[in-house]
Amino acid sequence: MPELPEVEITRRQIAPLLVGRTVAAVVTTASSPFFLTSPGTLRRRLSGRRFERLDRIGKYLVAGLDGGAQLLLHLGMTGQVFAAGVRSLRLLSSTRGGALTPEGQAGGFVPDRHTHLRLHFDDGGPDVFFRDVRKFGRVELLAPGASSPRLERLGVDALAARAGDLAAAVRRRRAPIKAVLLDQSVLAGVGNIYADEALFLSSIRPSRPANRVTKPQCEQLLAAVQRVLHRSLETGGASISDFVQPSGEDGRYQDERLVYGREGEPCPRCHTPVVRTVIAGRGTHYCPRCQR
DNA sequence: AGACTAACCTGAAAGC
DNA sequence: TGCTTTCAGGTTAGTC
Repeated sequence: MPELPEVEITRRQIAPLLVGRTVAAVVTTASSPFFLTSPGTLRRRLSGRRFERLDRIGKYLVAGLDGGAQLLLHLGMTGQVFAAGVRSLRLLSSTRGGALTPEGQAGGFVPDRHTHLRLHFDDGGPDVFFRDVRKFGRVELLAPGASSPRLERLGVDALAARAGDLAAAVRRRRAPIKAVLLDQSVLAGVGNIYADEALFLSSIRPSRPANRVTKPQCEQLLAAVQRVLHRSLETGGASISDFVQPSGEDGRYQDERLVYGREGEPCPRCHTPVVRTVIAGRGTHYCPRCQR
């Protein structure tokens, strides 16, 4: 599932295919909650605009257009951004399946009913697609000068955060520490996988009330968060659900998971079986012996 | 305000 | 075999 590393990898790979190019036409699927800006408006307002930059804030991609408008993209759970002509694209199925679609093997992606946004450019080069099977992703076009409540709600980007940022949030909260890690208004970009991994690395049980995490432990925890995020960036992200890099390749971070999705397997540190529970409505994995 | 829950969505996997 | 049910999870809206 796309969290900060997956979104950042998408940004780095797709930026060269976007920046400097002018939109000639936009093709979308029908209106749905996926479109915070209606398909018709997107088609009208995007055509003729040139992309000037592509940034990331938390799990959001923010594309700056000439004239000052901004295109917001969120990959949700199953979002995939890539360009036409990509080979060996894994369109569906989990890492367990891993099969390539016939279309992918042939090297030509055929837009399907899950391809909600298709950008065609005036240079005749490859189209850029935004595909999302479960439609938890979002697209929004911000008018020049307009702000977005979604972005304003975000806390400091997880990679830029300092220990004090986490310690301040933790102090007054009695919710499980994991819920605080997942709260995008505290640290933007942390999702379920990296929360579990970071809590394991810092030996903190996910259910522990946030206000029972000491200041030194906050420092350890944030360091662990940033360590797993950086390591995932190095390995191309985690292709656990449907994430694929725009290049079409799978990430490899899933091979380095210590506890996430490893219920019943031995803890890499003490060999006690990893436990799975539900916290903050999310599957949560931890070692009952190492994590207190 | 903080905490908790339902809802959104679809395919995969489990259950029968 | 095949149909039905359950599960997964980022984010927001709604409730207490």
